Amino acid sequence: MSDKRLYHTVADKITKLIHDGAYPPGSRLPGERELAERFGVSRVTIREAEIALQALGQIIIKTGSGAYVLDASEREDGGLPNVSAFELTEARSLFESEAAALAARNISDQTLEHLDELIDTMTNDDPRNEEASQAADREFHLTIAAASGNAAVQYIVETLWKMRTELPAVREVHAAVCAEETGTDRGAEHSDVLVALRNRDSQGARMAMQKHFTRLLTSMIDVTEEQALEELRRQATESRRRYLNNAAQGQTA
Amino acid sequence: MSDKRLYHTVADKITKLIHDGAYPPGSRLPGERELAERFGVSRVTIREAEIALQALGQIIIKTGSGAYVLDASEREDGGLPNVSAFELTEARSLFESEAAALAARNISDQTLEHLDELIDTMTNDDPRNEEASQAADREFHLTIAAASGNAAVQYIVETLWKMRTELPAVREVHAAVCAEETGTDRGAEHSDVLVALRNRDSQGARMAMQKHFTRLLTSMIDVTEEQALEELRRQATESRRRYLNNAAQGQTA
DNA sequence: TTCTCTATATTGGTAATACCACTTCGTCAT
DNA sequence: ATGACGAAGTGGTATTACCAATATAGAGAA
Repeated sequence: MSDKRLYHTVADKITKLIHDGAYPPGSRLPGERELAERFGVSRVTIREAEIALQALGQIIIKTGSGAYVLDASEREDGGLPNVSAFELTEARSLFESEAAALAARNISDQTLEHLDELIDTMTNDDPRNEEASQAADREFHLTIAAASGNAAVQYIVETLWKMRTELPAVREVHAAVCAEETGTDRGAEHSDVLVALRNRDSQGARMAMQKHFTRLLTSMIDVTEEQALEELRRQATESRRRYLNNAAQGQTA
Repeated sequence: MSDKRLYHTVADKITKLIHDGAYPPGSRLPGERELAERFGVSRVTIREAEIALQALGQIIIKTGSGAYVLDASEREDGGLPNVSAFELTEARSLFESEAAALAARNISDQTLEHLDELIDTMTNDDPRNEEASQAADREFHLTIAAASGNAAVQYIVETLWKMRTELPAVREVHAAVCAEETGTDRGAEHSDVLVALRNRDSQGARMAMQKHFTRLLTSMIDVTEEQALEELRRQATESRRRYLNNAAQGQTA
């Protein structure tokens, strides 16, 4: 953290502010002079940070006017599209199943062993480090994609996982799902995939992977439904509190 | 050109110098002070330019050492991976077939009509504008992906097509294949896909799309083989010319 | 009142300078 | 030969000043 350049940390802070909603898309962020004072750095550093952000397509600097946050839609290439967690999971189900089917024909014993270890890491996870389990899950899927022996397939699977980790909406849903699920299911499903791969059973691998994603999809639907219910309940409570309160005050007035 | 910010024009100049080979990958470019004097700008401007280039992944700035040109391989940007035309076609076969299967369930009559028009454009192509045909081909595939109703699927298919048009190695092979193929085949294959979609035949759409790519793959193999043969012949001729010539000179000497 | 235009405040753009921390590399003592 | 050391060079940051583009309020015209 400390070996980074100052402008880099400033850029990160600004990015965080944007993501936290302090400066929504289209809004103008404070002038260079004000930001310089607020962050306790020189104006030059603020400029460097904003230039870096501009190069990354996050903001646009207008001379004499200010720096404005760009909407995700008006960001050029490289930007991931806005997809829902459901869409992503459906796409992964379609594509990663095919990747697994292809991998079943080409996978090496060494790779199979590696997958075995990854499943151990996933299932043996102390509840305290969900992080390691998550990383193992990721590597499991990417390893299978790589085992397909097709770089294009591998790249697509990587891109799909990138969506999962970088799109806020998707990440939210996954966090909710992970909180609910036991971890045993997930391990069993991954094991099924591994067994099929070990047997070089292309069709079996495809189906096992599909099953994995179908279960994930239904979990997501359940959780989302639960959340929607809770939101309704919350709103009802809020309404009750507010209107009954108003009514009570009306009586006393 | 001149209404841009100064650092931007400087960054362009540096980029041009790099592309011209003045500073090959791995080499160190002159210090900020020297560049400032050479371009007739302040050191701050040079820094801004280099920061922008760093954000774009073209160079890396090392404190106390200098700025170094990055090799294309070590750029971590969202750049496309190096895949062969075969890999790409295989991946498209797997993924776009699934996209078509999904689209068969959701596609609208209006979209079907649009696809029909696109096939007309493809088949009625005067040989003179291969370009329009190519564009129609692209839109055909992307429209089907969009008809899947899944933004993630659509994005992936777009990414795959991007590989086809932007990777030099892939483009080369495709150009060779296009020169060989009649155009009738291609039209018929696309029609088969359309028919299946019109019948809302998910399985049929998948198979038709697979067939399309399988044919493309075999064409590519044939062309590549032909090219390899030609290359062998050329080398043989070259060797003959050279060694026989040498032998002849040896005799006269 | 409403619109237009101008004066002015604000903001980003660039320059010049100074100093610091780090890297590099040659020197010198061991 | 090797290690420590230090000078020179390089990027990193701060400060100050001024310029140019923009925005905005207020004056003036309709």
